[in-house]
This record gives sequence, structure tokens and C-alpha cells, in this order.
Amino acid sequence: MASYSRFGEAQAHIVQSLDTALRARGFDNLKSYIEVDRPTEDGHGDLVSNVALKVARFTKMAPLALASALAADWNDDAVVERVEAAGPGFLNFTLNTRWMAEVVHQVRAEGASYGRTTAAGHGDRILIEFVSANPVGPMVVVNGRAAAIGDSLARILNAAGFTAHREFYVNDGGNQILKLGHAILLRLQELQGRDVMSTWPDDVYPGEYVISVATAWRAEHPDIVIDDLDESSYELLGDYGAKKFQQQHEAVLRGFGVEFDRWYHERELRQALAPEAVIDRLDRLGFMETKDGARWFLSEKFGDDKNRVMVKSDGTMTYFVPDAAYHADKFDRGYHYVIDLLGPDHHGYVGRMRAVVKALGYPPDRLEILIVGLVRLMRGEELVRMSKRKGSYVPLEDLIEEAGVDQARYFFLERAPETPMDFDLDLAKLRDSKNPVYYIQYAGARIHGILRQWRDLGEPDVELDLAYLQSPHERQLLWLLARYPDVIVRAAMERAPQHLPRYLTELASAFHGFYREQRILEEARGVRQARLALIEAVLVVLGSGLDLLGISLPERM
RNA sequence: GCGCCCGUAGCUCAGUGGAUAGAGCGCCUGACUACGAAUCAGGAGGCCUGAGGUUCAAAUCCUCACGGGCGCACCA
Repeated sequence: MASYSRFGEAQAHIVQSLDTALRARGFDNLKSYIEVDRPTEDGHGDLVSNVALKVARFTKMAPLALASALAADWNDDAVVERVEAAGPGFLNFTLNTRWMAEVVHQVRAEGASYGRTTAAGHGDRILIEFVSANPVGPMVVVNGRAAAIGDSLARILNAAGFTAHREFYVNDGGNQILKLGHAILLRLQELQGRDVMSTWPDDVYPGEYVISVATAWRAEHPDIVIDDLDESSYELLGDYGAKKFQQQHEAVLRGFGVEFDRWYHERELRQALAPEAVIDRLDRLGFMETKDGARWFLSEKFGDDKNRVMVKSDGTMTYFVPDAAYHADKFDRGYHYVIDLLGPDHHGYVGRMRAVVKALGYPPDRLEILIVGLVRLMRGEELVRMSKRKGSYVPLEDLIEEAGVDQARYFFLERAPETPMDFDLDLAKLRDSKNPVYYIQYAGARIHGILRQWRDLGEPDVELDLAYLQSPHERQLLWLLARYPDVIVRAAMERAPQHLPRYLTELASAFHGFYREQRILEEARGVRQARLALIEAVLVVLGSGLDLLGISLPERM
């Protein structure tokens, strides 16, 4: 097991020692059964092993008896201070505080790069595609959730040693662009004073947001006579609208702290005839079939519910084909892992995409599809109804403005990506203690305050002696600092950003408890210096962790 | 009907096969002439939807129910 931190070192050290102790008793080859983890609750030491329970059936010893024997044999060393057998047969390890305190040196030496590692990701390239909102209207709330999760996940993956790239797929081809063009034309006619609403076609976007696009187009093309335009201009107008909406998406996302490495256009694929090439490949592999005048991909062979049409009987392609070509291109570009964050209305999409990836010969387990759970927008008790069709909804930019970037990101990131969630706007915009993000930021602001006062005192530093850090509060902070690199690695490997908000809340809580209980600047020099170093290290980790979430850490609040 | 996601405290949600299941909010007690109370200390509040199974050990893994959501187009 690789270790990324002092926490991991302690784990590995104990595993090794236990293995040695078991061998000394004649039990060989049990190392793979040795687990060392943090206890689920206080009072059970710093680390716990269930090894005596695990190996009972090989050793023919009662778990508690074996645990007691192992504890009695244990030779204390620089890492482990005490071992106790407890409960049904657990071994509880208490670590040497002096050893733990060394983490403060490490954090101070490494600064903002503390917790980052190359050991987990080994530089493996990961492409993470998210948001990919269609350029036919503003983004909505669930796009914001995907944006926060995707961006944060990319940051976390990079911190864990992967090379993650963010990509936004722009669906700028196909029917919807023509529909958008149609909507723009109708809005242009409306601007001329014509009544278009009474005859508005069902399948054309009714949202009023198209009006501003029409107005902009009008201003840029004053010489064109609207009455001369007909359906032959849908494409032109649609392309114009798609560009506008993409620019809008870029601006809104940038304001949300999200930058993409690439905006990948469906049009690029079409121009390169990539969709046709995919059909060719599938055909040559024998996975295509013609039926009812259409051409079908036999995706059932690869675990999909049903076969999928790729070329309709009118000769045009379904949207699925460029998507398949896009995914083939992702793998062809040499990415080890391809992660898609999809909206909650895409459950049906997973099977077919996996099928086509598999059929084309790419490793299907390297395609990871995360469905981002539904977001219900609330104002207190009241559900904010949203319907994109009727054009009644809250655009993402309004949500960000109302809640604030930090709050919105935190709310999206503190929950597991796939769980449905309620976003309470009233709660998110509260600038007070009910809002959990302030709890973390306040810890940072307090530390900044203390450090400011320390600087103002102008007293010289004394030599740093971390042996002064001994209290339960201090030990807890040390242990949390030591665990931070593992939190990052775990969040990265599980694709689970929510571990970071949880961890940071715990760290902030430990700091607040410490702060209330123990003085810093009023203490004698040696103690003061040690505690200052400790809180500086806490500040580094708070800042680093919040940065991975895209959340700021203000010096004052 | 089929597939996927979700059922954990009053609410919103964590929870890595392990000991007495956690946090925030809400509710109840206490603590500031202050290194910033946006905080801290404590309390009440749970048949982890249900029933079987695997295991020394299940909220966690398996099966089947039940409840909620989302998908099941020659739309994108």
C-alpha cells in the first residue's frame, strides 16, 4: 500500500509490525488480512486494527486473546506510544505525539503544495467532460452543480497526481440549431411588430431569452430585410445564436471559477467526417444492421437494453453518432480515463455509450459515467417550479449572483454527486452562521487575525520546539493535518469531492475548539511559538482544501 | 412493464464489512469588560423503509418487496 502522508506511514508501519508479530507466533502469510484504519469514534486510540478478528479462523485463537497477546508483545517505538486490546478483539494504537507533531514542519516546508502527490495518479491522463449545456439557451441550476463538481474533481485529480483536462462539448450541430434559428427568426418578426405568439409552433423554443439574441442580431445586421428571411436562414441564425449562447456560458462559468481546457464542437467532428467513420468502423466489425430502412447499431450485444438507430430512414444521423465519435476521439487522444458528468435526465444514455465504447474496442471500464443528481430549488419551504419549455426557470447566473460563488459551490460540493438535493436559496444567501461555508472561512479569518497581531507585536521568533504540542486539542489538529493528503487521494480515487467539505468542517471544528480552550499569544515564548506554527499549518491546509473546492479563504470577514 | 439513481435524527445530508450509527440546521441549557461569540461546552431527538440471506461481525454485500425520482424516440 502506498502511503501519501504521515497518516499513511503510520498505517504502513503498524501493518508491518503486526505482520512480523504474527510470523513470530508462527502465522505466516496473513499480511493481506491486516487492516489498520481510523477508529469510528473517540476513545479508541488514533488507529485501530481488526486483524485479530479477521484471522481468528486461521489461528484458532479467540480474537480478544490474540489481540491481548499481540498488545503484550508490542515493543513501543518512535511511532506508536501505546497499544491496547479492546472490545471483541480490536487493537487500539495511540501514536507518539512527538512523532505526529513533525507534520507541522512538513506543512510549513511544503506550503500550498502540502497534500499534493504524484504517487496516486502516476500522471495518468483523465479527460473530464461536464456541463456541455446545449447552446440554445441559458444554463440552469443543475448545470451549476455539474460545473462545481466537474471543476473541483479536476482540481482534486490534479492534486492527486493525475493529469486532468476539462472539456465542454458544444452541441452545435443538428436539428436543435435549426430550431433555435427558427425561434430567432420568429423573434425578429416579433420585433417588427408581427404577432407570432398566437401561431408559435410547439417544437420551437418559446423562452424569452431568445429575444435578446434577436435584438443583438438585428443591431449587427441593420441592412437585412427581415421579411426576406425564410426557413433557409434558420441555419445562419441558429449558428449565430449558438455562438452567443456559448459566449454566455463561458462568461457565466468563468465567473463561477470554472475554466475549460477545451470547448469541443460537434461541428469539428462533423467536418472531419468522424461520425461517418464510426459507422464504418462498426459496420466493418459486423455490428451494424439495416432494418425498416434505417441503420441500427447492435448495442444489445454489448449490454444495452435495445439496439440503437444511427442512420434514420431519411438518411440523416441521430445525435448518438457524433457523441459516439466524440468518445472514440477522447480515447484516441490517449486518455487513460474518460469521465462524463451527465444530467439527471440522461440515465438512458449510459448503456448505449458504454456499448459503443466497448464495440469499438476501447476498455469499457475506463469510461466512467457519473449521473449528477436532480437539484430542486427551494426558497425556504417553497419549491421553485421550473420548466424550461415554458421558459419559467432560474438561470444559473441568477443563482450564482443571489447565493454567491463560495456558497453555491459549497452547497453543490458537500453532497455526493449522484444524490438528489434541495438547494435552499434562502439558506445559501444568508450571510451568517447558519451557512456552513462561513464556519470554515471563519476559522481561517481567526488565524489570520492572530497572525496579524503577532506581527504587530514585533517580537522575535524563538526556536521552534514542537514538543510543546501535547494537549488533546493539539493532538487532534496534528492528526487531521497528517490525514489531509489521504483525504485528497481518496476523493480523487472515488471521484467523490464531498470528502473535502467534510474534512474541512472537521478541521475548522477542531481549530475552533482549540482556540476557545487554549491561548496562544498570551503564552510563554516556547508554547506560543509552537502554537503559532500549528495554526499556520492549519491555515495552509484550510486554504489548500478550499482552493480545491474553488472557494475563497478571506483574511477578514 | 423494463433500466438507472435515491430511501439514515423533525429538516438537509455524511458514513471505508467492525465496538455505543455521525454532522449541520431546528429545539432546550450554559459560556464574552473578548488572541474576533460568524464561536465554544452540554442536552433531547434513530426498529439506518421492510423481509430474507452471506459473515465471527451488515446502514454498508446479495435477493425480493415497498416508497420517491429520472430515463425507456428513426428528438437533441
